[in-house]
Amino acid sequence: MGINAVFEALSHPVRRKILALLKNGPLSAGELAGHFDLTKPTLSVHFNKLREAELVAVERRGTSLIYHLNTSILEEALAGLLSLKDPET
Amino acid sequence: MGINAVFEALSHPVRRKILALLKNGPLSAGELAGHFDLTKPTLSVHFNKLREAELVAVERRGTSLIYHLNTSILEEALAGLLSLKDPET
DNA sequence: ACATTAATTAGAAATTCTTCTAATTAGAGT
DNA sequence: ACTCTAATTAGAAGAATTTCTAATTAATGT
Repeated sequence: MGINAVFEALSHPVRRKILALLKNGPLSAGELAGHFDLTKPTLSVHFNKLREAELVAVERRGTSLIYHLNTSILEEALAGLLSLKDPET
Repeated sequence: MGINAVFEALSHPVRRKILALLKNGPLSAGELAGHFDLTKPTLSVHFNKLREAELVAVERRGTSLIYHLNTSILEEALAGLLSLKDPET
């Protein structure tokens, strides 16, 4: 896990778009899938990578799985990028 | 290329370490390679990905190739990450 | 022209990623 | 128990990534 999984998760455009969709509030797997021309199983794989990186958290509500953005991990990535720029850190 | 190539380039720990080494100033391919337990051809592949993403620029000095960090592209990545967090942007 | 140094490109092997279809799990309602 | 909806896991195909060794390019100096 750790920062490697985070940057790996951020490397795919579909996964970055998932995060962008979640920044306005939680969404179910099905709602998220509706924004892509990909099958649900394919999206599930992307959800898994985001979950392993802890960029998202999941909560079940009835038959739906609701995905939430984890902003604290996003901030870790931000800090990691900043540290590549500043000679101080 | 664009932002996809940038995030793809940032996804590998070796490439992030290369950028971290360059933040203190330009280094030659050989000097960079000295920091890794990898062959020079392997490092060349990583340099190419960073160059394609324009995260680094190259300049030849004699028989050496000097790599420079391109901070403006790093800022693009920063902005891209920030936009995943803020509901405004 | 030749040799040396620095670094690359070429080609191949092993692994990982992305995507699909088919099958399975999980919960809600009748 | 059965059915329906929501979403997952399993398995496989094709593409891309990472790494190596061997060969090549490029510039410098004798």
